[in-house]
Amino acid sequence: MAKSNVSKATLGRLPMYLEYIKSADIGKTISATAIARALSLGEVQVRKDLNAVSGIGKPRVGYTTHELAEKLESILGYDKTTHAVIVGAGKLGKALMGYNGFKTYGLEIDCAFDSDESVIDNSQVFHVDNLGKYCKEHDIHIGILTVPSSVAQSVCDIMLDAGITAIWNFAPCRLKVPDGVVIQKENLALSLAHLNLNTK
Amino acid sequence: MAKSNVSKATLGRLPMYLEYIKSADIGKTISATAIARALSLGEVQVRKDLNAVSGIGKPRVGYTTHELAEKLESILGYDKTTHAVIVGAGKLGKALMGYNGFKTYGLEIDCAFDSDESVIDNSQVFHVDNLGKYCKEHDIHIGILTVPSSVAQSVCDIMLDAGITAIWNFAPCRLKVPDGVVIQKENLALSLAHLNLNTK
DNA sequence: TAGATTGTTAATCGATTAACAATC
DNA sequence: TAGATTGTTAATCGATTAACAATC
Repeated sequence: MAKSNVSKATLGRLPMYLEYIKSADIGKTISATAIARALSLGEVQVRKDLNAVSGIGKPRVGYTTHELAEKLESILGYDKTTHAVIVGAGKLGKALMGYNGFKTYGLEIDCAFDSDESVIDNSQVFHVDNLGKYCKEHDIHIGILTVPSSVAQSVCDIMLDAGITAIWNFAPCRLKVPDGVVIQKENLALSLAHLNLNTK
Repeated sequence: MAKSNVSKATLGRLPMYLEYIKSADIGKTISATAIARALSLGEVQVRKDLNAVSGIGKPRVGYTTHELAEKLESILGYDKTTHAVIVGAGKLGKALMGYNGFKTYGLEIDCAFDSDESVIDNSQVFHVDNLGKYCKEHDIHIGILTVPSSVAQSVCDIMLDAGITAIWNFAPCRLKVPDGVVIQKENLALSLAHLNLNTK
């Protein structure tokens, strides 16, 4: 990864830049100054960020829009598709499956798995017993965990067995996993609480 | 708000501390050292954080667990209930309505509003025409926007008219709002992309 | 008292911002 | 050439970490 000389803070801003330069139909070139203005950021910061990841800026001109977009997509890994599966086909799991905003980020959710026969349709939702086989056949390492907290750990263990090494956990609980497995906890309630706090 | 002397970084860690001291049934007192160990954080950091918000630590003893919990809840505003409404009763909106993890954070989602007659049941989902009346009667200022991007801005405008001053926006688009209105964008795809990047 | 734990002051680190030289 | 924009070097700021004094 070219991550080496790119700071965490910078990496976090790249998606914003990419979104902006892809959104408005900007001209052939775009300057850091213009991006900064549009996103209400410091122009030096934008310039430094773009320089750290690309080094393709030209004085007096700026950046070739499509070239910069490609560069950002490549660094962020949006140019290659990563497949993921959902475990837990409840309301949230289904909502995520129906969401089609993932492909912009090079992500694709293949299907979901559950143990409840009533939600299994064998086209999009399969029995969790088939999880290991599916992940191995399709070389899948990312799993989205949308089951109740009460069963989260045991389902997590099943996912680990299936070869999942990165879990996006929506259950409000801490998961025990071996070293090398990445857990990213998604706490929607906390996000709303954060908004609430910001209004005070 | 006692926010004054509490840094942003500290504020962001408080929920973790609170969750931990409420989770395990810890004894009557708890030390910053123990919290740091449990959460894999620096012990000085935890001590400094707790000191910034409470000043109730006792050398050799630590913190009275329930006292610390109360303090954290009060600073984070979890001790008072804030009501919110959802606009857009699609899959995601319904999933959020059914999620019962909000109350831990002093949040309650009252009901949802939509313009699609087929999802209106007049008990949990009402017609969006009633949004303004409901928000005024119940003094609601937080709205959760779960509609498609194509109509997000126009629905946002309706919410502003209804007296909403803070919007949790799930639509992948930028909203134009007057000064004083807080927008918090929730980009689930970006979160998954972030996890994906972290595994590389 | 001795020891564990707190709170504070100083040092370090990382990120942002400011100043400026380089260049198309 | 002049001017806009880049990239770089130095200064500032905020947060983390280290060292240590205070205290139950």
